[in-house]
Amino acid sequence: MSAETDTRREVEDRFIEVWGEISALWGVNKSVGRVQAFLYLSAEPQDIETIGARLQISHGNTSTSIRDLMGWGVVRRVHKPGDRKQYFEAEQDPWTWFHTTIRERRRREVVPVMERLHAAAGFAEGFARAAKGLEKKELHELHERMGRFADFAHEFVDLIDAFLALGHGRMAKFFRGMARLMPRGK
Amino acid sequence: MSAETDTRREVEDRFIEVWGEISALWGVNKSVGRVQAFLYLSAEPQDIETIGARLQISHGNTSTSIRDLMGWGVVRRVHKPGDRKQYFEAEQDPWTWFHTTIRERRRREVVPVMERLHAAAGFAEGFARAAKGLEKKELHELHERMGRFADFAHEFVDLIDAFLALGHGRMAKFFRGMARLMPRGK
DNA sequence: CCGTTGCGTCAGAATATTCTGACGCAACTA
DNA sequence: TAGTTGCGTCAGAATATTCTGACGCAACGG
Repeated sequence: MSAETDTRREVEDRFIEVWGEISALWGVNKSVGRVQAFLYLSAEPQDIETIGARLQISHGNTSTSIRDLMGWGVVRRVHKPGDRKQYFEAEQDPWTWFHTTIRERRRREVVPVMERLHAAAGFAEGFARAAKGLEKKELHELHERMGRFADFAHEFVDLIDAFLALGHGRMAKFFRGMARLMPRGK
Repeated sequence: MSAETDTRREVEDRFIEVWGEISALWGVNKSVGRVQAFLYLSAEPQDIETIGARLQISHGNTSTSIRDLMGWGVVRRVHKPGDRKQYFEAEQDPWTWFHTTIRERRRREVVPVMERLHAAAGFAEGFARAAKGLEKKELHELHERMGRFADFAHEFVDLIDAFLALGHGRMAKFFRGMARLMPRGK
């Protein structure tokens, strides 16, 4: 193995490990993140055995991680004609990947949560109306706080939707301009 | 205990549990999220014993969760004159809380990760320059991919900075307008 | 000073998550 | 048809995270 191949491996490893750690930080399994990183760095689609051998993880773990990544829509299956093996490739544009991930998290996490918050707030409102005296005041305050949070959640979803609706090109340009005009948050 | 008090408890519980689950989803400990939610809903600052009793968690867990929340800057210690107990209150404005959290995650997670990515990309670049022939081509491609990702990471930080620099009021207004003009991401 | 209360810390227990490897089926080949 | 390869699945093992409760110190009161 040449010095250059060793170097390539070392550089890849750094990227893969960093990406694995970020993934864990954001609630995504570390192996899943490492598989995605490796596929991102690979010029060619890779098969499960190669991926597992490269990342030192079991065949089962590799297979499950790939399934997750396809569920998130950031990894695709590739068939090579005359080859029974399955090959996988990662989305190559980071912004596209990010966009897809946000859309999926919106669908899976944000929307269901908002529905539950609204249900609870509505529940509180109903009782606040019905209650009397001191307890009415308490329930009213509770309802007010929950309503404030529900408003925030609603605006938050609008923010996500705006991000999803704008192409990342325009979005990035807009933000880059903004960031230059404003003092940085330290 | 009156029917209204029971109701209040049930409404609070729903909110607290939802918030605990979101927290876990975003890499924040569930107990930490529940404590924050309870403090957010409480009109008055609360002491550790009360919090633990309400959420059915141990004194140690409560204390540690409070420490975390203060580290994130979203919970404050409150002294009551003539009382040796410590009371705690949560940030009451959700946007302020969100802003603070983003700033902190930027500092703790995003910036260190970017530094490591840049280091790895620079490393790759150096070797790409030095290598010859076929291996030079491979290292060059690797460097190109890593550079593409580093660019994305840089724009991502700009996006965060723009968010932090704009007051949430203007930001929300801008996005609300945007969301109305654009088709929704489903 | 001695007893009490408040609470931060942390070792070890409890729990949750992740990972491995064996199983089984499908697709192919001899 | 028997043998081989590829790979999805999932029970149980391995690992990581979270939680509890005991300890210790500080602040106070009698």
